[in-house]
Amino acid sequence: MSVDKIKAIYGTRDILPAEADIWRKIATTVAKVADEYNYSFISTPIFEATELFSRGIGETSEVVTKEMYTFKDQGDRSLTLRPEGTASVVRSYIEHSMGARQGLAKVWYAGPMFRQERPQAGRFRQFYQFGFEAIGSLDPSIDAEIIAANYHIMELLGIDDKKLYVNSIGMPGERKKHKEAFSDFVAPLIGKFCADCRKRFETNPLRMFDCKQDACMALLKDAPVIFDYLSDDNRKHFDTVCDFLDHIGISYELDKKLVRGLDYYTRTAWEIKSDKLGSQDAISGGGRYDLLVEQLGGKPTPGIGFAAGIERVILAMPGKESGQDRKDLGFFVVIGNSRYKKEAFGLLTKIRKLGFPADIDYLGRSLKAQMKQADKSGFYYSFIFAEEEMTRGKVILRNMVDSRQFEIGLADILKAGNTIQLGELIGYIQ
RNA sequence: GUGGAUGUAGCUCAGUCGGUUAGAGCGCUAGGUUGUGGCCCUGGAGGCCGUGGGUUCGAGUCCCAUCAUCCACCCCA
Repeated sequence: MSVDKIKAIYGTRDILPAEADIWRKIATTVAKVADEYNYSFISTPIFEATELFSRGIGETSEVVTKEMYTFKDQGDRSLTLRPEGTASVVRSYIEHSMGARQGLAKVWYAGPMFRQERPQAGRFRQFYQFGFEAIGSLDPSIDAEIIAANYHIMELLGIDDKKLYVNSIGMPGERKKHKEAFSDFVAPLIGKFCADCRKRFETNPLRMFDCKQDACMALLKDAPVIFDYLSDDNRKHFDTVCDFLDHIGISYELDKKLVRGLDYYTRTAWEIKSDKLGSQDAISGGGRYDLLVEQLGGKPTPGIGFAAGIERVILAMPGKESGQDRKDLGFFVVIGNSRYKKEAFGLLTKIRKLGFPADIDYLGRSLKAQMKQADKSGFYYSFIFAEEEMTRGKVILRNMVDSRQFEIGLADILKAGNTIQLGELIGYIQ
């Protein structure tokens, strides 16, 4: 009887054991940098009231209008799988009065996000992000700190072709003035733009800067940019951020045409890009959101943060195929005759209790097959329960890298009380 | 939502002008060479040829539909 196979949903994927090393490396690197910069881990639910995102990200943004996974629960409430992390963190910040408790809240998170987009290279419907948020300070040096953390992580992950672009997109008042000037500039030329740009002109004119058509870019070459409409204070804020970045040796490029997709961003904005990704070249992006806390019902509080797409980071990382024959310190227990299974199992457990990785065959395979398995397990040693040696109460300890082996008393190993004693027993074969 | 490409073993792919038992390499597995892995040799398992329909004496191969995947656009990490 044949039954239809159930497959993973369009745009979702399994992260298989073969990828485990790289995911673990990213997780430990992010956690390490978070420690160094003193950001604490926070985890929020992956679904929230729909209103959190519509109000936070912006009713008109593309993400909210057509990409959210929204559903009703049994109480007829509208819920949404989170499309990004910042809104949830800010909600949590307000709900738990983090501002009153500690003044400045510095947190980081990691987990799956959901957007109903058409999948392609570096884009999925369920994808993973990690992000940092600092809520409560308008000091330009916190901008520099969080950009530095973002950059530092990419550096540790070996992304050598990364490029950091920074800009300031000002506050709503400045944006309004700029938008008028921009519209005055574009209006007489509008017929010459591509269809998409003409549509953007109606909905979100600034996004015209993101157009990939050379013709449109040429037309916009001398168009007014927000950067030139910044107030003195915001201009000074941005200059100070740049000054601090210079001082700590982080290289960046000012991109006055950089705009961000989510509506809550204000003032400082940045992206990190890699050439390895093809069309979806942004691996990380962030900015200030100085009005978001207030918009979500908290006291007026400035905030800043970034998020990075883990799948995209992986695409940008070097040497994904390598690292096959690395041996971990660990033991594979080989059984030469099934009558020793019980003793072998006891030794296995002992090794594990001493803190070493160890494994054994569970498929009843031949000695030769077990040796093969021991080889592929990546462990440094194998213990072999061989006939002749066992009659003398000895097992063979074999170094799987240089093939040297010697006998060792089973009772001696079982007596070892800690890793040091075990280490001494096996020490001279290393 | 729009456009283009591709679906054959666990993976990467052959498969002639439509022709009868569907192939390779890798991987998996049993064994040989040494009571003991890697190199080498021999055997074995594993395929609704994405799915449904059509043309034909005959379809993995041609046509249509459908589903899925990939790439690009929109948008974003």
